[in-house]
Amino acid sequence: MSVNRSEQELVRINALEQLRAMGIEPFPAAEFKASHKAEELLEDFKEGKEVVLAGRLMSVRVMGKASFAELLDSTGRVQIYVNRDELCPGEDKEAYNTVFKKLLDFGDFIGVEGTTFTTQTGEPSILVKKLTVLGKSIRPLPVVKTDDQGNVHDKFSDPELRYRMRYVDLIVNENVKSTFIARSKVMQSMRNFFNERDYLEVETPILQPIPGGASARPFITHHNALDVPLYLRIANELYLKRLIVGGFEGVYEFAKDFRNEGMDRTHNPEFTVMEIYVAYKDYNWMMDFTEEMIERVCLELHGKTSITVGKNEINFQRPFKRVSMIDSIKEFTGHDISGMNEDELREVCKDLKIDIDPSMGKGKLIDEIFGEKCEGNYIQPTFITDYPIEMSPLCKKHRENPELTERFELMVNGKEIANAYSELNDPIDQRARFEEQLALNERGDDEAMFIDQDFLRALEYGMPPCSGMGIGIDRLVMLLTNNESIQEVLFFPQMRPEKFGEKKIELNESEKAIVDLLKAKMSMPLDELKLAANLSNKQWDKGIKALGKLGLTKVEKTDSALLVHYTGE
RNA sequence: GAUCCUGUAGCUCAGCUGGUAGAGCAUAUCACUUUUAAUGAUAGGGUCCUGGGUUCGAGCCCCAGCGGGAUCACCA
Repeated sequence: MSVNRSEQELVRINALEQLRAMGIEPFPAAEFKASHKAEELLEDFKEGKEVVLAGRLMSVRVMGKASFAELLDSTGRVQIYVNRDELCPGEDKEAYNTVFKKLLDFGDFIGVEGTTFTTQTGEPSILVKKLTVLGKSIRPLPVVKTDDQGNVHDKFSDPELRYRMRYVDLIVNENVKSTFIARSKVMQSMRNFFNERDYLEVETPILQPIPGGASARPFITHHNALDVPLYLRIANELYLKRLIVGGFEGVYEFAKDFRNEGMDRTHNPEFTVMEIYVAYKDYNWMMDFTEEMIERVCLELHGKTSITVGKNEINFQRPFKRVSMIDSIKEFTGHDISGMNEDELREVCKDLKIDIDPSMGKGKLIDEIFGEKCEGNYIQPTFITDYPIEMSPLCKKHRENPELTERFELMVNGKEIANAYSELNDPIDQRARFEEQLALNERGDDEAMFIDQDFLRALEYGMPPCSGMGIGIDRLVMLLTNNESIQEVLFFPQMRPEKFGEKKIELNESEKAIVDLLKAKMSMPLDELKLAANLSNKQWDKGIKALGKLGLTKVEKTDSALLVHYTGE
């Protein structure tokens, strides 16, 4: 496959070939043993130390017989000082003059051996005695520069390019890496928190015959050997509960779920949730557990419980506020919806000017009111409790009010972060709830749930009382790293696939017309050809230019006129 | 799905009322042995997203399409 190379790429490929010609392999196989990482070297910087480092060559500043550059490794940047006579003590100055100055480029991987020292301007640096080529880069990176005031120039900021080429984003935009390190730390803190309590990390199927545990449109696929449809999971809840049935008393999973729905700054088709189920507990216990966990995650990440998110200062110090959904609606709308039927709720929605449609049941209506009028008000961490039963088909009925369930969601910065239940373990009730969902489905709510008969069978064998909680990891990380877009916390957010189409050699109509005329005579005067082609000026112009580029025609200038030659087959 | 914004050199971006396609960085050549957005000189580099249209003439105006972003809608 031929690739159109830019001038700079050709220069780099040429340099690569020259290195080989000199007996220097630009992509060596051998291990390169470094003694330090950039960060540890700078942390405990002493002059006169012999060090070996490996990394990417950045910001090369050649000044005749001496040069400065930066070496970027996974931990940061160190300045290197490459001096001709230090690098080449003998007569042969090629390693400096040719290899370093001409054949190495910004972005190449090199290893350096040398001595630490401090420059006149006070910059800790490495005086390079030996330089090893570790990997050539034939495509130039975007050049991002930061001045001494910390202003970034020519920032690589186009979101499309950043997300499509995250590898480039990670190299040139330093803060991007820290977001993903934070993401890993958040998950690590949570794991530690669970493992200390002897809960078991498990894995459950991603390919499911019935996409249960939530209401969402699934991705569908097909298993050839079994000749059955399979779905990418929209949730893992029903499988984790099966494990509680099986006798585990605490299980958790960091799970990728998949939902075939719209994408925006808080939704990606695949996303990560952490779900945990603990036997013999209820949702009150789970609230304590959740706030303890979140407080700790924040402390371990930031060293404090208070963080800035956008314009808001959010404090994760325990305990979090707890408000029932009905009280919340009363507080923000003045309507007491307790005990209302569907028609009364519709009246309330009308009064509050909330858009509704006939497919919505009681639960959905209440959800709309809460989502419209209440949710956004909860900036500080707040547990909203006791959701209406219609919205929560997997959740146990409230011990005091059969219209409600023992459910809570944790709201932070106006958005839902976690969702938890006292899990429904009554198999008869569970079956009835699924059937109600099915009825809703028939009303047109295309997200109501499928019935998973095997899950019901498991419940019939008996599940201990338990409480389960799920946290959207992407959204939690967004919150904790002060990012407002989910794409900033996913390495590779979903994008429309890029077209790497090779340039079509197919000619369009006007190009064909010109070629046909020209082929007959193999060469003719340009004026005559233009006249004969009978094309508009624009079409002629585009057509003849394109043919020239494709190498099918060549224009020759003679004394009398311009001659067009056909050079194709 | 709707609306608005956007697509120009390797990168970041200018481009006036429609009149020869520009800058900085990067690249190449030269100079320069402690610089750090290194500096100075010279040079090369373009499918102005794609396809139509209007026009003597389109990067610019019109139509259609494609990519991306934002705001909605949708979304426990």
